[in-house]
Amino acid sequence: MRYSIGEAAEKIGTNPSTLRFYDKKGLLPFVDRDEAGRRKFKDNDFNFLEVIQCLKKSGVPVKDIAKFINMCLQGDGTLKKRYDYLDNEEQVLEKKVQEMQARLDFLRFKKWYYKTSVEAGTEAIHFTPGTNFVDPTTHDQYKEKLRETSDIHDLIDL
Amino acid sequence: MRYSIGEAAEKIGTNPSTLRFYDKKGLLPFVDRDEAGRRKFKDNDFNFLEVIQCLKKSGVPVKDIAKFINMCLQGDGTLKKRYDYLDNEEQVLEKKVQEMQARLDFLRFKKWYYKTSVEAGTEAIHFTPGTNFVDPTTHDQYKEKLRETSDIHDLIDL
DNA sequence: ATACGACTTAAACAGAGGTTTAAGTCAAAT
DNA sequence: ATTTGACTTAAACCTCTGTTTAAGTCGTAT
Repeated sequence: MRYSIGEAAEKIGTNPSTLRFYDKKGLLPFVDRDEAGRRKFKDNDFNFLEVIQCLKKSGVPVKDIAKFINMCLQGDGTLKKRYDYLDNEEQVLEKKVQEMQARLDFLRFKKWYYKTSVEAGTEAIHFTPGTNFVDPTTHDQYKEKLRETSDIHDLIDL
Repeated sequence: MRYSIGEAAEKIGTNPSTLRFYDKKGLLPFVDRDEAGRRKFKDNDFNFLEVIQCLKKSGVPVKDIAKFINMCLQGDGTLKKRYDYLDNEEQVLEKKVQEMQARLDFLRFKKWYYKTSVEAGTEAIHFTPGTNFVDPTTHDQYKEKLRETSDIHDLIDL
């Protein structure tokens, strides 16, 4: 099967302009053209597009993706380099997931802060008495509550 | 304690220009000034900065963070809105973590693809015989291997 | 008193990642 | 035969998120 740029774009959930932009940036050197110069995507090309979208959504800059794609077109001599590249990318992504989890934990602490404030009718329950500033021990208080609680949603959901 | 913009920036691991940029965009309306017009950060301000950095790293646009910060300065009337905002942000982040996990799974499949290719000395082991195109059943073959394996690293690490 | 370093602003600049526009080509349907 | 819709390119444009620059102010150390 051969697909036009419009069909290819729809198949992967993007638009033709984006594919042309990627092509210009060197991400699609494997795409064939017909007699009139129009891009014709073949089934195998979607394996590349899948990798491109994975890397792009993982935060890899277009330039760096181009380097990987070009390694792919250089044959078996670059197999180890391609493996190492993906191995490194795996580590980067694992770290990002961990950072996301830490952010989620912080967001949940803030949910607890606002849940308890809503229940009290005022944020002042978390202030150092006589001020409008948050008691510095608030986060520790939350951690203590969290230790005592089996289901975090009992603690943070309204 | 009162901190200059330079001290505040260092404390949170950014630089003064970024803090001025955030201020201009309405993220730091709570920061005081001294007699000479210089920003003076107080301890309580770092609670806001922590939230700002969390949301920013979670992918929330500066404009939207400004809206949240301004809700914070409008007093107890916006407590429920602030809770709902964070609750929604929690869901968004949870989804992003799941998407990251799916990407990690895909990256590991590709590691397996290259590990086996490196071991074979050629990518051709994954091609449909007589072509340079990847066998469409390759991903399914990997999933089957994965089912048979207790430790994924046996499968994908060189 | 003067020089230094850190601050102030507004405005220009930069880079990433597209999107839109203008001008044109082509194949198929009317 | 001409119109329609999808394609082509180069170039302009856009948004977001800062960073850099220029011109100036201020407090402190020498």
